[in-house]
Amino acid sequence: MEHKSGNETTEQQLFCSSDCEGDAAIKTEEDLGDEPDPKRRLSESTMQYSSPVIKTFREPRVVVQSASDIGRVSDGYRWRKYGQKTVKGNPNPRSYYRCTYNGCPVRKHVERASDDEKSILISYEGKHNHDLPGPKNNSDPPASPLISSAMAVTPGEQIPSSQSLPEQKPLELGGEKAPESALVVVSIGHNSSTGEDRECLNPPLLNENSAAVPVENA
DNA sequence: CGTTTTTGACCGGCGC
DNA sequence: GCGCCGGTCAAAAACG
Repeated sequence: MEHKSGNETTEQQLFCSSDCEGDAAIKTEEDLGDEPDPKRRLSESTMQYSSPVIKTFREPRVVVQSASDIGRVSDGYRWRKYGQKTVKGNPNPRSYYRCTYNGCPVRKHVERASDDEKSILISYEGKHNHDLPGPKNNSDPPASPLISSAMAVTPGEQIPSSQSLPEQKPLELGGEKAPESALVVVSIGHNSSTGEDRECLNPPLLNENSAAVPVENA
């Protein structure tokens, strides 16, 4: 991206989330004893537990570049913002979202394109192990198909089927040549002048308006 | 009351 | 070895 290859960095944490399920493992800290300073994090009891062996493979990452508003690009899932940080290269801060669904390790990074303020760059990590939280979540089926399509075109050989294997982890221990991360970039170049968010309702996303660019972790 | 958002601090990795 | 950067967590506050 705009900086060094931070793939490895994120990759470890991603596994941790999938493996530790997050909250469950973090509780370890409390168990250790009375901590007068809860603000301090115990890396050893939290992240370190991730995967001692697996660290080469990674789930496919989907980068969706849209010209719509951040709020409009919701894929139909419920996201909870867990952080915001200003990254170099972009005057705009980057927002970090996480799927609030039970056991869903999917994360989403949303940032405005430094080049086009009207365009936003959304990075999806992981796949949803559940269906869209239909009921009250939303009344309009937004860009759900968009993400699905993006994932579908992922050239990644082993893409864990979320619907069949939720906890499935494609460990390629011996496969050093395995595609660490299949990155798909979906650029939605729709006319901002129209002010329409049609791309969300368009089933055939990967056609003219959207371009899927499989990028192997360089 | 429950859930989500916001801000600050800390951690881990990488580069120099 | 030190510094920088990105990323995540955690607590409190705000809103529905």
